[in-house]
Amino acid sequence: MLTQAAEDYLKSIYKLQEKGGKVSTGILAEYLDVKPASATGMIKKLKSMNLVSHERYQGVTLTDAGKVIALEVIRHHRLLELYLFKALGIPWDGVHEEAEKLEHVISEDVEARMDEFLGYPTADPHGSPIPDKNGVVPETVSMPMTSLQNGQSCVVAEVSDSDSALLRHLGSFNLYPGTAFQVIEVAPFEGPFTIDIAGQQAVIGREVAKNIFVSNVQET
Amino acid sequence: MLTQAAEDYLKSIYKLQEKGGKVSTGILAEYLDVKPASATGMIKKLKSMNLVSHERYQGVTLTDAGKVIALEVIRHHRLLELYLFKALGIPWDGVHEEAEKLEHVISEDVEARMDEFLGYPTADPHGSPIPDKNGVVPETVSMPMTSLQNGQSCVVAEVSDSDSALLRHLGSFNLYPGTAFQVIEVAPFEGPFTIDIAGQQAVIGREVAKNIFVSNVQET
DNA sequence: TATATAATTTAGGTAAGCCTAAAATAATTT
DNA sequence: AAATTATTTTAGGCTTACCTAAATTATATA
Repeated sequence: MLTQAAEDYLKSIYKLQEKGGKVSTGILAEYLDVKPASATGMIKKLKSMNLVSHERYQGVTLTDAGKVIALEVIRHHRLLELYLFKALGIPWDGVHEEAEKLEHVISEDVEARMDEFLGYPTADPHGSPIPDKNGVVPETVSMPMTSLQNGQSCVVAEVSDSDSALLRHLGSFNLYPGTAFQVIEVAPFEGPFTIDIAGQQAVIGREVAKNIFVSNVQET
Repeated sequence: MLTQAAEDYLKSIYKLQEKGGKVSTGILAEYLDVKPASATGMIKKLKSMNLVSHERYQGVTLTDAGKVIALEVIRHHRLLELYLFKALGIPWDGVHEEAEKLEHVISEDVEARMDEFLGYPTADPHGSPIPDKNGVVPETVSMPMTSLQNGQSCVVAEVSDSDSALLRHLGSFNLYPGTAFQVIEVAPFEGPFTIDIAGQQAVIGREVAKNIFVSNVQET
């Protein structure tokens, strides 16, 4: 059994690996809000357990074994988020923080029962894919909202989950995954987006739009 | 915020205080499955935080502040047990272990929502009282099953929750809190109890009966 | 009362997981 | 190529919470 800190490192390495390519000690440390020296220490420990590969100054990579564990932790986290949201009615801007603590302590049995209760879901309340029991991540196709053009319509696929103030802001416009909207106007020079959500107009700034990913893009 | 270990010590001191009177270092250590020297260390730490009173060789006592925290932890634990049992269908012999880990990480918000979902319950699946938000413990009146006489009928009020094999055994007879039964015969010389549960006969050994507490005792 | 036994405490040690400060290495600029 | 800057690693420390072994203190027995 791994420690909580070790699980968090593996999860973070996985996520950083997904986005950019090379996961450096410094980037990992910043992401986890610890000092680079602490990250070095944990990387050495994880390497000794064959969960990561690492050459000094060359960044870390998950081994197959490490990836399995990272995906388990991510599955715990996302299933918990959805469960807290649907079964207990926790607002979507609060579930991340709760799940962060719970993901390390729930048993496989509890997880399986939540999974069943939820009907074997494939995405959490923010639209992030939930890996299945075997570590298979559902394919998702989405593009950043910032690449939309005037007149296009689409559906919210996923939003970034870590900033709860942002989530509350999006919630105030009903911008949840699954919500459809149409671009009325994209202001020039990297300006804000004016959109129509079920007949309601809203202005969404660039910085906010960067955190929104959409699918089903269509000309209208 | 207290550490998990500190919370466990406070909870254990409370429970031991309830049963017998004086809680010695040794008894506490045995209950928590640590060495007496370790218990001494934690007691010193808790004393420095004014959560317990302690004079060497005289045993520990919770202060008012310590009692508040102990009751909060116990409330978390018992609400979780009932929630896992009712909402997720975890068998009653499994909920204790799960709750033991979860009790230290759930937020007040999650607790409040579970409480609401459950309709503000007053007892966990083993019949133990659930303290309310203000730390008030519901009064319970029960007596050990071992004090029952031939022909008396009663209702199961509470069973000891820590031995899951015992719980499975009791479950096989339907001996849950709320279940009524009648004593057919008490074998002499500290012998077993033959009882009738909804028309079914069962033989319950002394050692098992010591873990069962009953109420509503009536002659028939 | 003296002695044996049991309970408790002190002293010193371990493993995680973080920290800071300094040294080593790599990358970038002049 | 040399010097500056940035990144990474080493070295040494701290806290929590456990441990063992030895010393203390209390209790029970002869």
